[in-house]
Amino acid sequence: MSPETAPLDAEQLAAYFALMEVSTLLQHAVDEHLRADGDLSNVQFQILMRLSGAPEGRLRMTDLADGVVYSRSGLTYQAGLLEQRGLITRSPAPDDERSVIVAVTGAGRDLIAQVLPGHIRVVRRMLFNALQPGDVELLGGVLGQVRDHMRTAPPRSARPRTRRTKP
Amino acid sequence: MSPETAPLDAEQLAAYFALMEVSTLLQHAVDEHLRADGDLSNVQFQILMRLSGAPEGRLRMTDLADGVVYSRSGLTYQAGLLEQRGLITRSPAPDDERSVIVAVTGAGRDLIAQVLPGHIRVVRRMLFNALQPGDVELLGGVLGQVRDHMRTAPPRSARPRTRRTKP
DNA sequence: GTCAGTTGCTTCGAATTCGAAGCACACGCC
DNA sequence: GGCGTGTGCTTCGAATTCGAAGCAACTGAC
Repeated sequence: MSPETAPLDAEQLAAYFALMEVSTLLQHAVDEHLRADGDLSNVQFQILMRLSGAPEGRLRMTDLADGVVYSRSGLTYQAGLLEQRGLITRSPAPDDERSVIVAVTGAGRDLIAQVLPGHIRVVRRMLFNALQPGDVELLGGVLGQVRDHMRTAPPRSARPRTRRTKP
Repeated sequence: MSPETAPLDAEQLAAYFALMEVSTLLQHAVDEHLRADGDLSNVQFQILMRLSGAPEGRLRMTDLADGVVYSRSGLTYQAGLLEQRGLITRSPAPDDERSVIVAVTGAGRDLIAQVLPGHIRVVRRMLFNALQPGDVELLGGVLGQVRDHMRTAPPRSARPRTRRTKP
């Protein structure tokens, strides 16, 4: 049996399962609150947050999609919903006619400000209340490394397509 | 500002975001491989894994749904698919006429055995290759605590319903 | 220039997901 | 027993999700 496919030991399995379980439970709790508090889905919230944190509050569609780890077509759909509600705007990029620049509006920022306290409350209750002091830095450090490692792989937008050479 | 809604500090935010980002990226990578390797979705894989690990390879629908953190109706749908493919069986519980007992079949166990090596390879590459020795126990320990904390909250199946008192 | 291949986004169709509503059984309390 | 409430699962309808295919603009090689 190659070391690549050797079964994970008990510690590894436990860590892997705990990670997936925790994230799923947290996501559901957060989802529910966002829905009740500001009629936002988790993805919509993440989109607004990413935009809020970006310089000028604007990003290209593809970069946004890679950022929130979402399919491009899915992002088009969500962006459409958010635009209808006046929380973001879409406009063509000046330098590349194909690109679309997404930007948060004032209403978008207001909505974030409105739902953020409740969001934080949920995260605190679910996640941080279970952590000992010091665990936070630890968890953040380790997971940060993992994220950086994962992000070195090419993002979803860089998947090859167009195999039209065989008609 | 109450301490409940005080903004999360930088360490906390970093840890929270890293957690969600890592789990999403990992889930997508795993999903893709399971689909290619055994035509299974992530949920279907988890269902089969839970059943494989359960005594006698059987569980009640509700317990299974709570275990994999999934809606009941969603589980009914997925169970239907898995049953069609002969990977599980559904049968009424002997002691409670309402309950349905789900059980893995031999084919189900075979399929798990077939996709597990590839699954492990992905998890190892994405997650464990980025961890220093010792980080695994650490991560598992902390996340295990968090999971136990989250699991003390009532599961999805225990949500109140039936508000028929106001016709 | 121009032509083939690439990249950015949207449209499209199919599959999945969820909560609410529905159905049937179980369990109490009288 | 009989009735009201609770529980276990499925059905139903609506919303979301994804990849493939499509369209338009860009890029590089020649």
